[in-house]
Amino acid sequence: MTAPPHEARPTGPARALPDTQQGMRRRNLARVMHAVRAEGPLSRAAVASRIGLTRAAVSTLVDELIRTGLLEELGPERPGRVGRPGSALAVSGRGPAGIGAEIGVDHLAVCAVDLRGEVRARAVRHGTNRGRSPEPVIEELTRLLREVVTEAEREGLWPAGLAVAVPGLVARDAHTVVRAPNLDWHDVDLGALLPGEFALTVDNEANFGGLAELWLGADTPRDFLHVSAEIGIGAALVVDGSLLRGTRGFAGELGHVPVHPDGPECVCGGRGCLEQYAGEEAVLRAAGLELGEDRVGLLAGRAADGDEDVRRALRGAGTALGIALTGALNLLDPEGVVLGGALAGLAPWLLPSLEAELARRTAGPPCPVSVSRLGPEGPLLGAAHSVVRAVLDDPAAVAGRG
Amino acid sequence: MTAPPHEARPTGPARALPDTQQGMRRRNLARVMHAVRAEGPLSRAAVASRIGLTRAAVSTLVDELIRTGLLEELGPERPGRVGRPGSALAVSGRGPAGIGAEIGVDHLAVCAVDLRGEVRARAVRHGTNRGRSPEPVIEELTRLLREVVTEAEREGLWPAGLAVAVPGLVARDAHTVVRAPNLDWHDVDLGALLPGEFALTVDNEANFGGLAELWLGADTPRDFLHVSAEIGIGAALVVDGSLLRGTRGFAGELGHVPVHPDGPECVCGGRGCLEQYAGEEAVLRAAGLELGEDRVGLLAGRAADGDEDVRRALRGAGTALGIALTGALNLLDPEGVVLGGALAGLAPWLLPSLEAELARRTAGPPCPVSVSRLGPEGPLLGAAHSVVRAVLDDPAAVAGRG
DNA sequence: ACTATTTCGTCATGGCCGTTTACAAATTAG
DNA sequence: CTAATTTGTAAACGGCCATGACGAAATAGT
Repeated sequence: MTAPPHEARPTGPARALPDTQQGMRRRNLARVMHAVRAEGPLSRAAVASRIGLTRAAVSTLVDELIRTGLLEELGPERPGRVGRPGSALAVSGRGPAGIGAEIGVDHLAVCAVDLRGEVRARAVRHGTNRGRSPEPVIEELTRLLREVVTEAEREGLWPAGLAVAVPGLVARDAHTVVRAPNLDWHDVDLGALLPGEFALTVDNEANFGGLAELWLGADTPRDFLHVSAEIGIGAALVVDGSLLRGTRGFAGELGHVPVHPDGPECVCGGRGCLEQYAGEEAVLRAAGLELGEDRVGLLAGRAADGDEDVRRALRGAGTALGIALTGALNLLDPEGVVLGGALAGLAPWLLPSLEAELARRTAGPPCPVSVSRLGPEGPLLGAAHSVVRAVLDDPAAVAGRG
Repeated sequence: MTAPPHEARPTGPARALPDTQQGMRRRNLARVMHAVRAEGPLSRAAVASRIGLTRAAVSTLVDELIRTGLLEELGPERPGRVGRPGSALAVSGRGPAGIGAEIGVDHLAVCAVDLRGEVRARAVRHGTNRGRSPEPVIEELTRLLREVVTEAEREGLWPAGLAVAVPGLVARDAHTVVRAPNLDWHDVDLGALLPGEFALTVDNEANFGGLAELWLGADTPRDFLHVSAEIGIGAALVVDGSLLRGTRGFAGELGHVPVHPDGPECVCGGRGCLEQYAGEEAVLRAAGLELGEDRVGLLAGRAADGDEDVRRALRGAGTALGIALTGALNLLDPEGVVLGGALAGLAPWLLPSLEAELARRTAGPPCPVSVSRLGPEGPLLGAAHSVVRAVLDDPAAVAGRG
């Protein structure tokens, strides 16, 4: 009943479980976990009314979840209301943890998140990875990983899986980095390089950022576009609460949507792609700056200081983003757009021209554009939480491991 | 247990059913129906091995389906192999039927499809509906509807629901035509105008066309874009075997993806939308022709005759389509693109420039573009089949009606 | 203070549903 | 003509949730 070392990507609460009585039980265990996680400490009776089962049924489900260490009994609730007080249940702060990792262009990071959603351990290393070959980078990441895991284990947690965010395209097998231009990696199978003891999931940083927004954002809708950028511009397409990945796993390549079809050539083979107008390199060039270390910080700083060249460059990028997003919105009709990653930090100077462009091209009220409050933390948190979600979505799969 | 008069749109076999033992049974009934429908006459034992249940369980499921008239026992199979021959089961050719209807710009059509997928009755009326007000059109449609239903009833069928394809945007309530520019309809609630005795679903003709392609196409993948055009250009986005509809139900508006952001103004408020280059009106204008009755036929005829103006106009439309599709493909990463509706008839003159444009803008192998073999029949068939699918997806919901 | 009322958690019982096991029926292989 | 194989059904079984009853623990009312 333990997960295979390389399990399929979780796709959300409605994840396919066999249509047998055991499957039904497993889905009901998941519903209990989700109810307790989402609505704080809850009594068995409260859970029962939330998920539509009887108190008796919930009792046995909860027993099982407590036995396997996924739920904790906090003890009697403060009365306040008439009747016997319930016994508060909470998601366990010990037990399985989701390990998230991020391979950024300028840093490596690992963190451990418990079932409650709290970050319990983390490790970061700054320094560029541009052009480094995969092996030493993964070796370094593995060291951080070991640190975080031992730290987590000291706190009574055990790793339920590892999810890695990378700045590039990932095949649908969820192990192989097909292309990461900023690292200059091609067809790197992380499953072969990382320690085999963890159930591994690899995905695009934009995707994990979008999931973080979905799960952690204040009032993020279930249908939105999460746009993020390092050098490339990627979008996570969240449709009805789950990611749209495409047949090959390459969906969301907003950066290569044609904006001016006769514009400059792009590495992708096309012409006038969004990346040629709103990519980091293009913006830096338009602003008359050089490629350096902390490029986003540099742009934000200059813009804040009133540098008109930088502001003009960012306005131009916003306009181009607006054109590309108009196309995306017409195709997908989402409830909103969220700017994340590097774009979040530059939002003050991008948003006005972006929103103007959207308004200009839309009849009726334009699609609301908001800024992620997770900022650069998004992908890492999304990765760790994706493991946590997988546990919540099928608690029975991890039972008997801790 | 009968469906409410205005039921929610079916979303596919995995449609939400309560997670109780009854729900499990209902899902298993559906799995039996789908297995028998998809793989021709099948014995109980064959069904059992296909869907992973035991012969005993399948026996009771089949009994129930035969009692309610959804399955038929054809009698003993030709032996050929060792062992007792099974008793062949087939989907019933009597019982529930899906009624599909289409409100086209130039015609009205209604048909009845049985559970086997065969068209058992149909009625068509030619003549433009452009600018006619909804009431008389619906009145006329209702007459066709009554004809088809009585014809179907003569053959032992009863209508399980009505699905209507319209050339415009439909709200997510699946009753209201928000905007149909070619008819000049706005906010028309078909639920109020059509007879209330049928469970009603209304959707965009592009969407139904895409579903028809998914269900009836020879080897159509589960992930594709189905592009169709009358005057507007719409796309059905089929993702993992189900339609992407968007929050408001407006997804797939390919016609308003910006192609040349500084191009001519469009009714949508934008500039340089695809419709300005590949819409019927734009193509006719580019070819130096007038708007008449059978516009597609006219274009196809002239192009076939070698009219260079028309051919040039169509090449231009193909190029514009290629630019807009490049954006869509980068966002959605589908397995293929299918040209349907009016575009299917013009494909010979659109495809070369369209594919050239895709190839020019894509690194690696370009996304395969194919032409629907359903042609103008697609939306009508898709509508009728959507009702049939709803029955197959939850056979218990219709039990006890016929 | 004491009782009635309300709510919680649990237990025994029952019904639903697929599985297991066994068996008769119908065919082929030898 | 017998052995082997496969099909369909029936009976017993086990898992799972619902029902109904009960004790426990709180409040509300007198």
